[in-house]
Amino acid sequence: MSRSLVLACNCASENEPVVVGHAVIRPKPEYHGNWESLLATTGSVLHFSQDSDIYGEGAEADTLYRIVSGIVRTCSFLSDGRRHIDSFYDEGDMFGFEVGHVHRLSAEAVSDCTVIAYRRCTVERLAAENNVLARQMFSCAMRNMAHAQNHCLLLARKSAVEKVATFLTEWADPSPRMEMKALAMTRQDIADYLGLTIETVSRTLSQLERDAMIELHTARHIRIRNPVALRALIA
Amino acid sequence: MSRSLVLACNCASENEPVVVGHAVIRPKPEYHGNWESLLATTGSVLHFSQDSDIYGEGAEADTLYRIVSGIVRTCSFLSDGRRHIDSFYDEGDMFGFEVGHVHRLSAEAVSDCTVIAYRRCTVERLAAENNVLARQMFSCAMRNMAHAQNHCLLLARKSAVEKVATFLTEWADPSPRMEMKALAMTRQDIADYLGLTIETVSRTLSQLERDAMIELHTARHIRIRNPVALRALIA
DNA sequence: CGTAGAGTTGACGGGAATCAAAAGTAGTGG
DNA sequence: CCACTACTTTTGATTCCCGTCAACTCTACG
Repeated sequence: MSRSLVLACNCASENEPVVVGHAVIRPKPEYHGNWESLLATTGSVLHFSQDSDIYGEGAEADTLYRIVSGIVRTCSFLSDGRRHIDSFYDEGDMFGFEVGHVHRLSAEAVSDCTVIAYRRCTVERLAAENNVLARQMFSCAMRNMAHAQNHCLLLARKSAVEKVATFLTEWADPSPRMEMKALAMTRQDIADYLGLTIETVSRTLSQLERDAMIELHTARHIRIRNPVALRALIA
Repeated sequence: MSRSLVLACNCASENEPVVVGHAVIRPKPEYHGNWESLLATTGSVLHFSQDSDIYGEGAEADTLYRIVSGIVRTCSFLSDGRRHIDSFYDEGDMFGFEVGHVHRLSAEAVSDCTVIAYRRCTVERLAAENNVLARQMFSCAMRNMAHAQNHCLLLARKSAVEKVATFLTEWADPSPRMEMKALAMTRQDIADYLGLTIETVSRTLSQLERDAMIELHTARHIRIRNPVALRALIA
């Protein structure tokens, strides 16, 4: 099923999304209070296949996105190609905010994705007239900022174990049991997110398994055996 | 002169700012176009002496600040005391934005500072009525976000030399000659900002001097001798 | 079964941290 | 003016965490 989507995407043209239709879907219940319903009446539903570009660095920032399903990563690069993943975005998350008129980060589909694309000028116009929406956009941008700041602390001052433990905690569900859904991202993605190498990520996960903190059922399916001890590691 | 201010501050009470008066000053010419003049008619002028707290982590986020003079740092800490400096703010910069109702970072005066404090609720009320101001606040928050994202890339993927070169470039004036005003921050501040140790910062600066990139006139007064080569280092 | 990509593991080396001490700088008091 | 103290900065010696290089395993897929 997801495969047919991939093919559909690749047929259309290299890595171009398939526009499925004008969005008429309402926000899902859990976001009902969070997003002005007027946003639910605008926007286009798009599909992106795994690893395809949603937008590139330097592209015109005329669109905002909200994820319906799938995972998205935003990346930046140094001149010699070193990559850094700024953030992963999950179902319900909004991304694509920019100060100026171009994207400073690129965005890519980690898994097959369905997103709703809103025209930036439309959103800005609506926000100018509607205070509730304006505040929602503002606090959404602020949450992105808060995340970036937290992540700076991690990158600057945490050890490899602390980084990996933090990552696992971020992606486990928030309940005390910390059940984990299957990871969408590769070891390379995790490494580029945490400022490590794949080898170090892999070694650290193995170490955590040996210490009975986690269980590596498969590479992408991790179970947290000792949530308390894991949380104690994040510093 | 600044010394009398320090004393004044310490007299008032431990590290408490001195309220000099209700702000009636207009924004300086260079910010005239950037900040709605209605903000110029509100806010209180405060002084903070070097190394005093402006607000602490967890404090109620009911105030926004704009710097009139001096340098401010925002910090976060790990449980064992490891410090990270999220950002330095210079004359004209605005800081204190938060998603929720508490400050997630603490703010401290790097040098003796004069700031204008705006009540958050006042600014929010004004922004709700005035679209220009609302957009200015939004883009200010977005610039903070962009800075944090840039900084993540630096922390995650740059070497010590690249980090220091980036820092110097950030703080040199933007003209090609890259004249540097005296640094307000200590080596410890620089280290905590770049995710390094003081020793590494010091060694790297010495190395850059040996390579004729910079001149360490005194520890706090650095002259950039070869702006082109220095820029080439930032990756 | 065979190939390709993802992930793991091991051996080794290097860059930055740590530990330690000297040198430079500023403030204070005689 | 200069000694005395406290602090910041620099420099050196050593350690160690993580990166690099390389080989091997595992899984997916045709």
